[in-house]
Amino acid sequence: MKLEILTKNENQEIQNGIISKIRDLINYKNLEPGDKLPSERMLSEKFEVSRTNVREAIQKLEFYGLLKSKPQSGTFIADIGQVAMNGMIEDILRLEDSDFKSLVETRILLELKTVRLAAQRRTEEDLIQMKEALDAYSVKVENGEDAMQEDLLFHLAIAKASGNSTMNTFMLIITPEIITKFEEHHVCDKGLAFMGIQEHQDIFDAIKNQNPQEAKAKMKVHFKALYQYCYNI
Amino acid sequence: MKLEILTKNENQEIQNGIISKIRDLINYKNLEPGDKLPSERMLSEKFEVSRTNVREAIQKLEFYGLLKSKPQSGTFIADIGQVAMNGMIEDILRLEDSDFKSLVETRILLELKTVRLAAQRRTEEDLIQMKEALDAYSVKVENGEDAMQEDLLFHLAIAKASGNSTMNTFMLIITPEIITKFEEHHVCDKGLAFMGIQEHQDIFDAIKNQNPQEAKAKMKVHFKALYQYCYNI
DNA sequence: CCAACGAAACTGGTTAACCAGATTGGTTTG
DNA sequence: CAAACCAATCTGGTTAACCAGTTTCGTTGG
Repeated sequence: MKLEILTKNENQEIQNGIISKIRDLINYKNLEPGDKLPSERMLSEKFEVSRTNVREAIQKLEFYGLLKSKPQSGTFIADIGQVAMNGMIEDILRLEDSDFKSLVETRILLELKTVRLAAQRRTEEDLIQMKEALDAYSVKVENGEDAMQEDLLFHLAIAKASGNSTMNTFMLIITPEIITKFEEHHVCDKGLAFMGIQEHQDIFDAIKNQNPQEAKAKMKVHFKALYQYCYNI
Repeated sequence: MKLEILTKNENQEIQNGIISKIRDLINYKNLEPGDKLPSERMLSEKFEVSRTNVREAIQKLEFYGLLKSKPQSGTFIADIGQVAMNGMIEDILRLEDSDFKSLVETRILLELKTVRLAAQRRTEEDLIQMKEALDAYSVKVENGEDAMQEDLLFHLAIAKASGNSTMNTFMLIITPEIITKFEEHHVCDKGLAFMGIQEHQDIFDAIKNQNPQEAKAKMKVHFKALYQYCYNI
């Protein structure tokens, strides 16, 4: 068999190709929710790709909740209906990578909500963890060191305290991208860092006092510079 | 070698075990951003697990942006710093599955934003696609059929029109879960579906007229029943 | 004639062998 | 002595063979 080394991009393209072929198969064979997909071996033969590629494509669709693999049994179509299946696959195929503006916009949206929820729902344990992150940030800044990591860990602690597992997951997904993009764009600034200590403290106090409005207001202040930067790209 | 069939849950546990061992290794060996991780073979031997398990764990950390694999070269630690790395891995290990309330809460938050952005940024092409989804929904409802899929596809069309790729992705992630959970909880209701036609039309008109405030207000109306349901679980 | 049984085929998951590009360290050459 | 080179080695990626439940369907016994 001919062998080639593919770049990540090319690999993604053939994966998307498999996904669209799976969609066509579902439509053509009129497979309904709960039905079994042809076996991985059969698909790899029919599509003329390796079984590994088929497995990766299936795993991607499984991640989005469209398929469900059962060991020693088969891969099954989720109970979301044919129309939704087609629409979702279409969207997944057209999905593009997140740009910086989208990331920041989403982060601000999420955090203005998580901070309110945290003020309502935080436990004593949450407070302890936020305080730890807060102190770690202060120490770094006062030593004149870069504290972006500690900064974001404080924000992640808030997300955890929000008690909303979905938003917590989403914050985890975007945080590393935010960090790397920040470093690329040189968003961090020593002067802002010192202001950040007080701003973090204000947010923490509002959460501790279980005051959602105050917490959101203080977070808005904290995001002011970032907000303007985001909309001036 | 001894072989056992593991449930998905057990499999996830050993994967989390590998992830925490990788974290320990990074700390113990004092690996810094950009450094190369030991090879997959070495890790599988040291941790006494299969190389496949190691690869899966690495892929998971790669999904969260903490590692980066380069073909024929090695796996490298992302440029996010040791502190952030530790905190993130800790959070990922403790991450729990999304509950229904979190999902709905997040959906409402996202959609109240995407609908505003869509009103600001929608293109003519976006309008056409939203109109298609809208009509498909109306037809189904007027025929007395279940139209939850068409309902959600209309909302996904709005997310696409928002021009924010991150929020679009997040909507795609939660939608299938929402559908299945809705069916479990029997949230859908024929009476509400007829009201939904007008509500969808109102949202569409506001987006078409590029009126963000109106769009958000109409979306809030549309979510009213869902909102109450969510907070009464 | 039908239900109960069982072996063979089929399933997704797992393992081990293999591929070719990247890396490395010692040798050679200017 | 330094730079260029080359082969041995190491890397993540890929393939094929294997594992053990699950399913299927023909057979058998009542």
